[in-house]
Amino acid sequence: MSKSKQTVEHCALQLKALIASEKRRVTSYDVAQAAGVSQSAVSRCFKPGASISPAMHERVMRAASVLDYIPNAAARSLITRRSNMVALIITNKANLYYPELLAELSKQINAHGKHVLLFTLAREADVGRALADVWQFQVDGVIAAARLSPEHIAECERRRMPLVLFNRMQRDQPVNTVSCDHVEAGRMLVSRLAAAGHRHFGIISGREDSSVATERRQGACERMAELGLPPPVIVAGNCDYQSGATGLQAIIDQLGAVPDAIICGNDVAAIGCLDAARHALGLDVPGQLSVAGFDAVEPSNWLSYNLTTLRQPMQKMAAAAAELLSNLIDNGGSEAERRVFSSQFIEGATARLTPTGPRAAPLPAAAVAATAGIRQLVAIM
Amino acid sequence: MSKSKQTVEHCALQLKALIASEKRRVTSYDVAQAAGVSQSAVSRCFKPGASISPAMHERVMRAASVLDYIPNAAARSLITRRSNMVALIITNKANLYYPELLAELSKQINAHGKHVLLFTLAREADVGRALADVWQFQVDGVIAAARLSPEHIAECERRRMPLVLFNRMQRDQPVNTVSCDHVEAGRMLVSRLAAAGHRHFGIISGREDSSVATERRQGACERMAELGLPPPVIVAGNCDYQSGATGLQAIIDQLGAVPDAIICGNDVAAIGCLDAARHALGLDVPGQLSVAGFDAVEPSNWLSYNLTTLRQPMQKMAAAAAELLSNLIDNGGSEAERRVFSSQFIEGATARLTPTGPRAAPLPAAAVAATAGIRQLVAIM
DNA sequence: TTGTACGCGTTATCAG
DNA sequence: CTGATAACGCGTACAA
Repeated sequence: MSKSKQTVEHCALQLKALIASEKRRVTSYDVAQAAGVSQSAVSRCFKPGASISPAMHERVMRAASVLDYIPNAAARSLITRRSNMVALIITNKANLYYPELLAELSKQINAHGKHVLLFTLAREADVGRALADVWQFQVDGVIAAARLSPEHIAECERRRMPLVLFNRMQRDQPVNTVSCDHVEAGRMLVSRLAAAGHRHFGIISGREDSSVATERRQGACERMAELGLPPPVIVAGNCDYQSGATGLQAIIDQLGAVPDAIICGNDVAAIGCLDAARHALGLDVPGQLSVAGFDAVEPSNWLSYNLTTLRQPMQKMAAAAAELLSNLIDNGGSEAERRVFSSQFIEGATARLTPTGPRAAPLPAAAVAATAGIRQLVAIM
Repeated sequence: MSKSKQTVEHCALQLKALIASEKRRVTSYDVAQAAGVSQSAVSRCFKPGASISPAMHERVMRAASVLDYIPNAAARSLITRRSNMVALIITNKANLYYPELLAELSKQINAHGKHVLLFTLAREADVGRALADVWQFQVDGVIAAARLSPEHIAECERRRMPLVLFNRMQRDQPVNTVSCDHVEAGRMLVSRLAAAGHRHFGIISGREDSSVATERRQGACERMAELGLPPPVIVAGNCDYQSGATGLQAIIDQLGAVPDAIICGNDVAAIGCLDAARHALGLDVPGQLSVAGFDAVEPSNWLSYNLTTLRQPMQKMAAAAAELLSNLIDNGGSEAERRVFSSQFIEGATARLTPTGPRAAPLPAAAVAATAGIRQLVAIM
């Protein structure tokens, strides 16, 4: 027994020198030879849950340890048809504003035993090239936080590539999706602001091709119409800091006055708007003007801003995306599933949220209840 | 000729149905069969720069197109020993420039024809597990923006895995590195502040295990000593917003007075410090207190802050890292290379930068020269 | 439980 | 320029 141990170690060391001189990689066959067993036995030792005797396991592991053997994932994936890699396609436009998003998605995907192959797109147009690479790499699935065309989605289906869209609704096609309800978020915000007596709104939206910003604007406009408010002044923007400043000026120019409230496509634009209002125009926020955004990015919580905004439950969304994709990979997808999450209203201090003056109607009891909870998760459908 | 074309397409379609029914993948062999050529010919058609007749190329490509053939990267990497993947190990410090860094690195790595396999670490301790995964995936190289232990670095060397450290100096070991000179940055900042007459400094540093914050502090302290200034009050922090606020209070408590200037480990802490100074303590910045940070993250440039800070040339650093690693992969590394970049001083408006009062000494000519160059590359060792 | 033999899909080598 | 054949390193029926 002790002699056998020495033999294994001895053989392994000898073999290791040979391999080094040949500049080869260490293979399972080498380990098998050093341990004096078959290659398939080695393979089984590295497969969790395989039937192996303890003696064999130890013998093999000793040899493997001496030889610094690590299984080759490429060879494995060739035969198992599983790469244990998930492609994450993400536009570095607005998405990368959330440091959390990437970290959280990566963490959750790892938790399912998979690894992230990252595709960051400078422009939305690059998605085609990214997908071409995706096919080569034999990833097990794709999470897309970027705008995929219907053709791209169809291609995923055709290639039987599990796909989960993140925060992008594709309403015409049945496709697995994890998303925040941005329409609802826009509606919630308007409801709260209208309840406090705001009537004249300005909206600094994102570009037309940004589905998130578009949905937020759409929800806001819907709700305004329902409440019988005058149509808002809408200006286009980029969802960046500068857009907030220029958008504010554009709205004031167009309206010929300062509106009651400005809703921005995201927090960064809202902060730009806020800074311009206070520092460039000398407006009192929220005294003369209310400003609100979306996302609850970290700076929105800083003392200088304390922004009124809506937070997406990013962790839950990331977990849902990873779990959905993992399911899809393991069990195949029967029908498209949509997991929609609600935003959480953050009161902040840049919007007046209680009615003032004689004209404002009293807040109905239901609305009071709805606005009472701070950081309250409204609903998960 | 026309008949041959039809034959290719016809065969391909027929074969495609067969493959679909067998639920196999489309292989180069299938394409070869459809096109009526050898499998090696197909392989060559997908290898850039291989010698192929135009007729053959077109014939193969037509068949490939009908069959939706895409080469399998796993099989390729098995034989070429190139996966075209680079592992990117990065600690999730929730730093605001993390998304920018990631996007830029990813972009530059893509520019070299490689793809990013992402490993985000929640804790520095997870680096061991991440590396274990790295070995399996047969990546061509590793970029580490995380703290690797000397043992980890040694393991990379042992396995002949090209490694580039990003923004982490490992002074004892010869290891390829791309970094900003944080010591120099700390020195530059103190030089500028001292030249404007600041004498009593507070430093809100990062945790001891953060090499970047440590080097910045070290550089700052060095320069203070050289200039004969009183030793600064140093408090530990986390490099987050909260640290800036608590750090400021701690410094004031310890000093029994407000110092002339506070240097923070990074911009986020500096912004926290700034907000606390202005909003909680009612201090005039830079009138009563100067505050400065590092990194020039986007919010540092916002109107509410306009922070005095130092910018790392992130794009150049990312490009250098990708190029260095790419070289290492292609040509092997002879000796460890270090590319060190200088920070760029951003004046901002949170630090008084001109001398006031009679006591301030005039700025020596040498100091003026040293701070004049913008984005200057100091040295490549 | 263990060993044998084969195949995963590609690139590289070498002869024609 | 083209085709046959041998690797690459592993997982897995199948037989023992």
